Formats: sequence, structure tokens, C-alpha cells
Amino acid sequence: MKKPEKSVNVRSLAKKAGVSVATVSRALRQPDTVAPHTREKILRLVEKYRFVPDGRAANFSSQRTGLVGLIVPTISNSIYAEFTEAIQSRLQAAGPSLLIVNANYSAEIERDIIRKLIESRVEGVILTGYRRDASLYQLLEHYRIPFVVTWAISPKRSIPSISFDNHAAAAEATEMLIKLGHRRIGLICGVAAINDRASMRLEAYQSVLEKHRITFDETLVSQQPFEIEAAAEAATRLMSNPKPPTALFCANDIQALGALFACQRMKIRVPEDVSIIGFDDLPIVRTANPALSSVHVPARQMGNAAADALIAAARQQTPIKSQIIPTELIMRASTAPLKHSKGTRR
Amino acid sequence: MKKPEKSVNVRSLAKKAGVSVATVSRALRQPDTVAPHTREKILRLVEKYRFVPDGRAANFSSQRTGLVGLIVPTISNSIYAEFTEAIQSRLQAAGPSLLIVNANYSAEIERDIIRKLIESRVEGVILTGYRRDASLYQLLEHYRIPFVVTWAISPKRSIPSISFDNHAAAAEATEMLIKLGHRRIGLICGVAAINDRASMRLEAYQSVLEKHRITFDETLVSQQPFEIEAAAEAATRLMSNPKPPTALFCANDIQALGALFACQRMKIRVPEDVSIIGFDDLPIVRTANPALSSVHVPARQMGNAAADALIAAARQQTPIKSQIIPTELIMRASTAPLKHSKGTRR
DNA sequence: AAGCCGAATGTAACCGGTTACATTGCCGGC
DNA sequence: GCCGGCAATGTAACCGGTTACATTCGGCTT
Repeated sequence: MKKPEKSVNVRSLAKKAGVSVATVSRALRQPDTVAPHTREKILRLVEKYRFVPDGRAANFSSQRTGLVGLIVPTISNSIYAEFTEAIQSRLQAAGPSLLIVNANYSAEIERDIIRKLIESRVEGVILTGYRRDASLYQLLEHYRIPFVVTWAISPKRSIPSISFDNHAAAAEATEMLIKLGHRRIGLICGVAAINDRASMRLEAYQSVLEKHRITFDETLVSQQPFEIEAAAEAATRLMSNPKPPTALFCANDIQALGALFACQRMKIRVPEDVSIIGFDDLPIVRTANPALSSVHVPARQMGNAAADALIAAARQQTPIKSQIIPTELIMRASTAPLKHSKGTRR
Repeated sequence: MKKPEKSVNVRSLAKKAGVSVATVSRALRQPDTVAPHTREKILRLVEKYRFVPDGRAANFSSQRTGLVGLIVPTISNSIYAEFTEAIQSRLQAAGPSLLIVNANYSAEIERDIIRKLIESRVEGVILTGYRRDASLYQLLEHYRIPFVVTWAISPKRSIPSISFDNHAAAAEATEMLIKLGHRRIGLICGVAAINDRASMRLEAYQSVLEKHRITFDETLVSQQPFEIEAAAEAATRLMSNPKPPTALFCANDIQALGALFACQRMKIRVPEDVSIIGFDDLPIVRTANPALSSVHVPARQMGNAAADALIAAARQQTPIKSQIIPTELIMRASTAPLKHSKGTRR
């Protein structure tokens, strides 16, 4: 009762064309090594039978997959879209295809993904963040799969990273708010326990406060998943503090927008009553009212550099060199010097 | 001078364990068909040598890939993120992995992608929009790869689609604006020539105007790529019209936000001076000020249904049934009845 | 005319699991 | 004591291209 349908393959095609399998394969891969007449006869048959060679067999046999894996924590945030597009266009120019996978901020999912990528023998992996089980890095090394960490600087020499410096970038933003005279500075950031980028930005915030002898006030910090609604609620809570902050540093632009909208609802003026600085510099925050100050993140360059590095590593056997790409704090209309309104602390 | 490194595989492992390759394979795939003692000996070796079986060989040999391809026009718009996540979680429960690819609104890229998906012998393909070369559908059919169109209802019976109705949804929004008394209604939408969803929404807008005997004014329509800045500029242009529209229908929420921000800049009040309706119902428009009215798109259900349909089609050989999923026009604070101010506004 | 070269093509091994089928060995029933 | 039957394991074909190496043959050199 089985289907008798033989799928067309190089052997059946070779028979029809009256040539050998090697000739068919060559006609498709290296057309100029086949006599024009033979080649055309074969290509006509390929067309006629709509032959699409089995890529698995092809790269299984040739021992090359032409695949690079990219693991991002989410695809909801469009900052990763820009990053992904940069990687994709670089890879496309060089050959390999990109396998985009979404780990959803889960270490377990990421573990499974990495395993699957190794199973499919990808020729490179781009990781987001450095914090993960050491055995995963060992596995990649064991299979000689070049990999590179992005969006975070790896603290270990053996783990190459191509990234901007989260700590420095967040510190710069916090410093700027202090320079503007702010002392009560709220922080809305991601959940540090599951997100090393959030954790580094939080650390930077704390260390800058400490440097300026401003006591850390836990009630001014809110760790939230990256959903605008959650951020808006967090901002509402922070601004309802008996001694509300005069500035908010949001370690993510989605959260900054949530904070902005929440302030507008509460009739708290930005930047007159509260200054806001975001992080990522998404196109949307440039267009918002007021346009939000934000830390510009070099997503595109980072993607380009990571892709180039992997391509080079796959070609030669050279190890990947770590790079640090600068960020830029872009000041727009959402930040202003602190006004010393009477009756309040200074 | 070649590397002497033999990668570990079932054969080398079998030798070390003193068993046959079949036993190794079974120890990994069907552990209970192997005697506990043997199984543990093998698993210990797998652990020791960090053996990760070659998935290409595995699914090449077993003739199953466990792969489903998803082609989206962009990953920048977070509405696709929700859709993608729904698909991913359904597939994960059933087994297959999801290959996400970004066609970037380009027919050529999409053509290459479909070819590559066929080459890798995916077991299903989820497409966005129905408008594409017929030969691509034929190729998929020829290779017996189940596929389904989403985000647009396919006009052909032979092409199954699981989608909401773009025409009906856009018509409902336009009707609502008319019902609120608006007669001069601007439209900002995607580029109809490259985007069948945009084109259907534009058509719906036109047909509703016609139904209400409102003459179509070309200067009130702007087709734009989905970037907030472009939409903001378009809105600025539309609102600078000597006879500006009293309502804007934006066939995409990103564009609606751009329009909202542009109006705020121009000190045009929303909804007092101009009503805005968006499309997609992104979380961000619910939080914006004013919260935007928008056509809620069933991205999650559509993703679930599409994934389920492909899984079913792959299991049995049943063809996929088309489905239409309802949308819902959600009215929020950005829309108001037309005020009959004579001559002036503001 | 013998010998050589290179272009065109053919042959078959190979990539690394999977799996149908074969084999082995042990137990219990009769 | 023989044999059926089952559990555990082994053997080897197979998936479908790729490619190293072999072969064929026409033409050119000397």
C-alpha cells in the first residue's frame, strides 16, 4: 500500500539524460566543467521535472552546511531586528544562511537551541549575552564551532565578544542625570537575575550613585520584563513615591516609552517635572513627544562585525578577536536640568 | 598535513563500547529497547566524548526533518513577533523546529528562501500574504510540502489560507469614521504594489468611500514603507493640506503612532481636531496618549491555527482547510465624532 | 605514427546515522 | 530433550548528493 512515487533525484535524472550521476551533479554545481550540449540537456530535464536537489544530502556529503545560528532573547524588541538584518545582509554577501532562533529569555530553551545548532553542524553561532553554563561554551569549542558573544562584553578572555560596554553606557547616562543636578534618580530595567545586560546596567547605576555619595534607594528601582504596560505601571509606582524621583533612567527604550506615557497620564511634565533617559535609541523614541534622550546602541555595526568575524573564523582557522564598539548618549528633549522647586529636597 | 582529528560518531563509539552501531543508535533514540547495562555503558561514553549526533545524517537517513519554515516580510514589526511566538510554542509542543526567515518585502528574496526551504526538505511552510508567482506554489505542491497563507485570505481555493479578512477589517474602520461624521478621511498605508495586505486595505477604504458617495481624493492617501519617521512625515503632509482631513485611518499601528506624534508636534489635537484609527492593536498603542483606536488583529490565534493545520497536514495527508478569523475594531480615545466647526480649527 | 595531454565523463566510495531483517541465546512448555 | 518465542544485539543496505580517481577519446606534438 506504499506510495510508489519515487522522488526525482540525481540518479533518476542521470538515467533519463543518459549520463552519470557525477555529470548531473557537476552540471548543477560547476556548470563550466560540463560540455555545453550535455549541460543544457541536463538543465532541461531539471526544469522539466522541477528537480530541487536535497540540500541535506548535499551539505552532508560535502561536509559544509553554510549555516550560521543566531540566538536572540526575543524578537519583540525591534532593536534586535536591526541587529539581525545587519547580520543577515553580511552573511548573504558571503554565502551562509542565517538561522534565527528566539530563546525567550530562558536558559533552558537556549540550552536546547545550542544543542540543536550543534546537531545541525552550523558553522558559527552568534550569542546574546555572556552569562550561560560553561558546559555550553565547552561544547561549542569541542565541536570547533566559532562563536561570538554580542550585546555584552565577555569577562573571560577565552570567550570572544563583539559588543558595546553596557556598564560604561549606563554609567554615562546616570552621570549625565547627576550632572544635570538630579539626585533622586529612578531606574527601570530588565530582570537582572535572568538578563546579564540588565544586571550590568543596574550595577553601573549603583556604582555611579555610590561614586557621587548618593545613597542607593531600593524603592527607586524596578526590574520589569520588557513590556510597555509593565514599565508604565512601574513608572506610575515610582512617581507615586512620597519623595518621587526627578529623573528616570530606563535601561531600555520600550520601558522609557512606557514611563513617558505613564507620566503624561499622571500629568507629570517631561522634562519639566521629571527627566527621562532611555537605552537603545529606537527610531520611535526620536519621533515621540518629547523626543527621548537615549543611549544609542551600535546594533548595526555590532551585527556587521559579528558576522564578519564569524565568516573570517570559518574561512581561516583564526580565533575571533574581541571588540568593543562605542555607544553614544544622545540628548533630546526629555531631559532638563533639575529645577529647585521650594519645599523639596535638593 | 591533514588534521588527524576523527570526529566521534556512532561507529567509533560503538567500537569503544564493544557493541554495534545499531545498539548505539537505539540507546539514543529508543532507550528502552536496549538492556539497561548496555545502555548505561553507551550513555557514559556519549557523555565522556561529548557526542552530539549529526542531525543532518539523522534526518537524512530517517527521511524526516522535523522542520517548518516561516517566512515573514519583516521582523521589525512586533506584531509578527507575537505571531511567531504563537507558532513556535505550538510547534515545540508537537515536535518540529521553526525556521524563521525574513523576506524583507522582497519577492526575489522570498523566491530564494522558498527554494532553500524546499532544498532542506521542510515539512511545512507558513507564508505571509498570498500574492506571489504561481510557480512557487506549484513547486511546493510538487514536493508535497504543506503550506498555508497567513495575514491575507487567498482568493484561490487551491491555496489554503488561515487569516483574518483585511478588506472587511479596513472597511469596518473606515465605516466607523464615516459613522462618526467624518467625510475627509486620510489614509496612510503600506506600499500596495509590494504588499497585498496594504493593497486590500486601500481597496476597502476606497470602496467604503464610494459606497457613501464620498469622492476619492488622491491627495489624502499616502503609501509609505513601515517606518515611523516616514509615516510622521506623511501625516504632516496630509494635515498640511489646504483642506485637511478630519480623520486618519492608518493601516498599521506604527504608522498610526507616527501620525499621532506628528499631529502632537503640529499642535493638532487628537481626537478633537483629528481622529486616528490604527491597525494591529499593538500593546504600545494601548498605552499611548491618547490610547489609539485600532483594529485588533488575531495574530496569536492565526499563528496557533496555522501551526496546528501544518502539523495535522504533515501527520495525516489531509489538505489544509482555509479559515477566516474575526478581527475586532477597538475604540479608544483617539477617535471622536466630527465637530462642525465652521472654517477654523484648533 | 607513436606518444602525450587534457577535456569530458564515468565509477564508486563516502558522509553518519537509521532501520529492516538476521542472528544469538535463554527460558519455559510439552 | 526439543522447539517456539522473545528479548537483545548485530549486519548491512540505504538515504542522495559529492568528489577523488579512473577511463575514454580526439587532437596535437615531434
